[in-house]
Amino acid sequence: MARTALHDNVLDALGQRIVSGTLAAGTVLTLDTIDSEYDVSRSVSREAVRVLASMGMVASRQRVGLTVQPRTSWQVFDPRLIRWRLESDDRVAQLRSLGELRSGFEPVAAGLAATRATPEQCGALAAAASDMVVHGRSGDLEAFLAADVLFHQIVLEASGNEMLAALDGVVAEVLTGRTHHHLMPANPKDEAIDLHVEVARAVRSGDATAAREAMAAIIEEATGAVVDVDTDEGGGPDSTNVG
Amino acid sequence: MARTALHDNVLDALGQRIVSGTLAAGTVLTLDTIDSEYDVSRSVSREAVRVLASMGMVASRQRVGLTVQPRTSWQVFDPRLIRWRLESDDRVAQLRSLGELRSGFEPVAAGLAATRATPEQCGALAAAASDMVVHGRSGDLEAFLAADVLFHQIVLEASGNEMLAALDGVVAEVLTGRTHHHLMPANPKDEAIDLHVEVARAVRSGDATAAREAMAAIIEEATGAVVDVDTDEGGGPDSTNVG
DNA sequence: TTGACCCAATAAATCTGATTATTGGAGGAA
DNA sequence: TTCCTCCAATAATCAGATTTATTGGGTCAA
Repeated sequence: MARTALHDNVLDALGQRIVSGTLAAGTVLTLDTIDSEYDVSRSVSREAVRVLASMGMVASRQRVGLTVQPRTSWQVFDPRLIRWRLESDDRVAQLRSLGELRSGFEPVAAGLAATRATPEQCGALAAAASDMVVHGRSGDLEAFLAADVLFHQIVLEASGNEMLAALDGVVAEVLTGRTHHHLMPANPKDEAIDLHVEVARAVRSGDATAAREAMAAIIEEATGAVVDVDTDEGGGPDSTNVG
Repeated sequence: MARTALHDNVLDALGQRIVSGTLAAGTVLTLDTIDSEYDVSRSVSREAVRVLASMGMVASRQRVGLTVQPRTSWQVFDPRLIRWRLESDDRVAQLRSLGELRSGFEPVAAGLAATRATPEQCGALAAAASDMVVHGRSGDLEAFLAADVLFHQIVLEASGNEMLAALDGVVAEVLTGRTHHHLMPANPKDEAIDLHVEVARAVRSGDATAAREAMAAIIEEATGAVVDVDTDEGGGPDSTNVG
């Protein structure tokens, strides 16, 4: 494993160090430093640095070296960067940002899906919602999560907008991140599940307004739940909100 | 200029060829081909390819070469990719996608800004809205566009969400792209300008709901305008919608 | 003293050539 | 046919040299 993707290892290591703040903005590195620190050749360090530069995380200048850039210049939609932030202390802030973002685009996606979804997508959506009902009752959290993720991915895909569809990974990260970091508790709320069923129904019947509003209600409820447990990462109430 | 950023030239050239469809999905390249075609060394082609790979546009495999990837695997939020698409025949589709996206996140940003904007940001927002009124009357389209772009950037910045703030470039591209490609006509509508003033007022007074609704109205009107002129890129009606 | 100009050190940028590892496919054996 | 082995193509990596741009400091003249 260490043999393959040599430059990817270096990229990951540097990215995580920058995100975590170990390498603060303004810190200056040199290629030589990276070469010797990770024991790789110039090609490898250069390619890793080139990708970091394309993400706005470092800037390279001759005679100076590689300067770590401030957060404002980062490409925060890069999935790699999102993953690094979710793995770091920055996790809660990242989840909050993503949650606010979701409250914007997911209702829009649901509305568009009501107009554009194919019959197959409508069927898949109903199936996913049904799975959520089943696993919500049985208490199988992992299966519930899987159905939840699938549900939202189908909606995004059915929106017919490739940029919305591209956000599926983001949504999946948020949902799994919340569950696995215990930012939401054990028993999915019936109301939240019902809202998913309602979205599926509205999309099938082509009711864009209803789809949009139901999806907005889903996100709003889930967002509220995160705020509630914001300062209490470990524990959690005995009922939960599902996104 | 051609001397600096050698690898960036290659990156741009390859990216544009892939976006335009000249290099269709499934096409296989080799590093040797790139080396000789652009007359650069291995290091340069490798670094360009590495960035393209990080954008999901090509995948490299030993013994095979570089395979151009289908659109579904592209990182469509990468600003570079957005620029390439706006420069290509794909422009109208890209603008439509971005428009739908805006209708999701901009109202949310306005609502958050109403809660979080600093007094300075409120002042800057009022100033930008005022500029829009002035230049809308005087008919100075470029100055109007600049004020419009600035207005939306302030709102995104004031949202206090770094992912929303990062979308400022996207919004700027949409607004300037629409204007410069004559997807919207000469005289800004008074109603649209009034809505901007209303957003500024709502943000200053902390009225999140009003800010959100006014911003949603702005986007909705602008989106409708694009649909109207969708098949008539060159001409245009004699009144316009402003985003 | 002050300002403009020049120089040398530094580190990225680029080039060159070689070695290594992977893998798709060809060819032979069971 | 089916499976195994070998080969050649190509990315991946390494090592070192050369080129170029930047910049801090020194020199010299006003």
